[in-house]
Amino acid sequence: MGNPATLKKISTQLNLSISTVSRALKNHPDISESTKRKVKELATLMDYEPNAYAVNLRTNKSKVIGLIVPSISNMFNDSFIAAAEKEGREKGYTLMILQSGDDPVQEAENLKLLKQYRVDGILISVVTDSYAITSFEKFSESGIPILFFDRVPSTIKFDTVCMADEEAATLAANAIINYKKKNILALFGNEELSITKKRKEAFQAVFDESKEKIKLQVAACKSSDQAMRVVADALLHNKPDHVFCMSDELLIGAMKAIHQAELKMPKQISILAISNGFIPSLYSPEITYIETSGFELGKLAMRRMLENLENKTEPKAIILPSRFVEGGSL
Amino acid sequence: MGNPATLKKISTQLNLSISTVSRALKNHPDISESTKRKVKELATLMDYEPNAYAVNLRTNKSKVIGLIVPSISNMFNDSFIAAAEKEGREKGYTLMILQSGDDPVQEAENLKLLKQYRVDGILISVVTDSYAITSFEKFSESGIPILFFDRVPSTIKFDTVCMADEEAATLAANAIINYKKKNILALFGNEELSITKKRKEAFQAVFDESKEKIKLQVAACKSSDQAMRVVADALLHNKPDHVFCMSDELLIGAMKAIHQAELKMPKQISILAISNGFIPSLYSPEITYIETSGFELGKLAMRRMLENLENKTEPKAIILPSRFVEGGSL
DNA sequence: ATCAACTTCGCAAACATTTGCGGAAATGAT
DNA sequence: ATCATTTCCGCAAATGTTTGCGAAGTTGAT
Repeated sequence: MGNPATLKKISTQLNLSISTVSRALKNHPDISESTKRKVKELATLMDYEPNAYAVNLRTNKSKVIGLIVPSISNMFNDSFIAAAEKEGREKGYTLMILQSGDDPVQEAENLKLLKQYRVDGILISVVTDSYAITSFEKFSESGIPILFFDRVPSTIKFDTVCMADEEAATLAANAIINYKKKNILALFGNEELSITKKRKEAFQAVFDESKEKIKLQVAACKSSDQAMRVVADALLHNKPDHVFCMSDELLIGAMKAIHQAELKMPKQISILAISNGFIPSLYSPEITYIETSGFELGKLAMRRMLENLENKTEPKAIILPSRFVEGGSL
Repeated sequence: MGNPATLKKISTQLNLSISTVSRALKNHPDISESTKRKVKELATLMDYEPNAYAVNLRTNKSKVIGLIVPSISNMFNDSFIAAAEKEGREKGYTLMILQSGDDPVQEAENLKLLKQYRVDGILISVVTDSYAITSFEKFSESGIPILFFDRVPSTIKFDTVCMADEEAATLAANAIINYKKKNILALFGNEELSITKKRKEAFQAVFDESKEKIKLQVAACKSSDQAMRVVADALLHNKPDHVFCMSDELLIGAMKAIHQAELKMPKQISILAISNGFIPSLYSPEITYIETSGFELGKLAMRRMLENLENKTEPKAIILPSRFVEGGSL
């Protein structure tokens, strides 16, 4: 007891060589059926499990994919992780998950660690998409493929998988116009993130091109609380008939203000959000939203990575289309 | 390029032996300062990172903790994971996370996989706490310590870390009585889980002992939707003045029904839940709750595991005390 | 009896690292 | 000059596994 079984222990007990035991367990044709049987029996009896470290050392493949996210506890990331884990597992890969906590230094350390573990590939959502990617370029020269997801640097040197940010915003804007909304309050997040810029520009572009006479007020909110205050204030003054939220965080704040004002959806005020769908389902009526599914993204990202592991291809930018999900708030 | 640097590559370039290089990088006193310098320079130049697999094979320590949860994408688990990752990382441990998807077979496979990777320890929340733990006992004989968290089997043979389920329920019941509620609807979850039983019994016990004349209606709900229907129905008929929810899931359903009935909190109806606090913060006023923090639990669990790794101690059952968090719904 | 062919298995190297031990060179003391 | 000590480094084994190659042993044909 204590130390786990090894090929050697099995081999000495059976008076066989290590190589024979190894081959027997792998159904190598060179080994006779009778010894295969004996070996396998003893192996299961001894609860033998191959030492992954020895295997990886020998084969130079770890069957582990590294995953770096700013934070695990975030509705988007966790569904991404869940999907990636599931997708990878089906092909025999496991996940090593690291948090960078919005700290570039920690992020760099994470990369080092994953390199030490000789992971076969890395999935990463960077802490900020504005800084230099030379460190990643240098890193990828070491032979470990990197795939960026969600928050991606703007370069074509790497595989990227992200949401159709512009498309989602355009979809949202068109829906709002179709529903004949005339006085709109649109909430956007941290303006330093490229995702915010993209969504905002696409959103506004639709209204700029529209012939309709529509009043559009755009607000940048850095937190849920700020969104609540902005909406509460707007409700008192310019009385919008529609509020658009580009993220769950903002939606939460907006809904608090709306509840406090005791407004009824969708009659007195209508809502549209960009979300993965969980938060919208908490309200009654449920919030209509443009879906950006972390789950789908995780599936796609892992799939792409595995594809690349099998036969290296050119870097590709994959964009996950978004779709309109009817709630009762619009 | 391509293959990562190794001790051998460094050693041949410098006309040194592998062992000297290895020692130089570790600041071994036997090595002169001048060669240390040379070695370190070349090492950083070549982006040398030790091969974790070779190290682990040699040292028989993996510095990896395995984590098995039914599902990652769940508000409780993800904060648990985040905390455990952080806590472990500070001591040089990383996490290998696996999902069992509420499937005992998958759970068994996960254990196998973690054994293959020779993880130093395993943190697990079992899919159901009612089945045999003999498999775990057998497994732990292989030398890998197991710690159960949240959903724990009832045995004293293992370390366990879980919420103070009875205490939380007792706390809740006493608070409700103190607030002079007289007609209470209490929602509990899946009755097959021991956590449900414990909470329910402790909750009811308080009312049984109470001298007050209180009407208590207890309902078992298997889903958020069912909770919504139960509450909606109760609101029409026995008109409770208070709703207690033992989980976030039930709270979500209850709140939908309450919103639809357009009741005001806490005047027309009051709410108390057991939660980690996220969902309660979404409403306005925020829901008062008894906190059961996944984050705290993760920290505790990982800390206990590392403690045990340093010097093996007797199995211990750790219980995380719960606390009352004032919202505005009671 | 000879040789070929096939079946079944073992030897040994390789993967990258750690570490006990021993050895050469340099220094110092006598 | 001799010996002891110190400084610095290399040899080699060990971790558990995979795999090319070769070597017995068996079988069958001639």
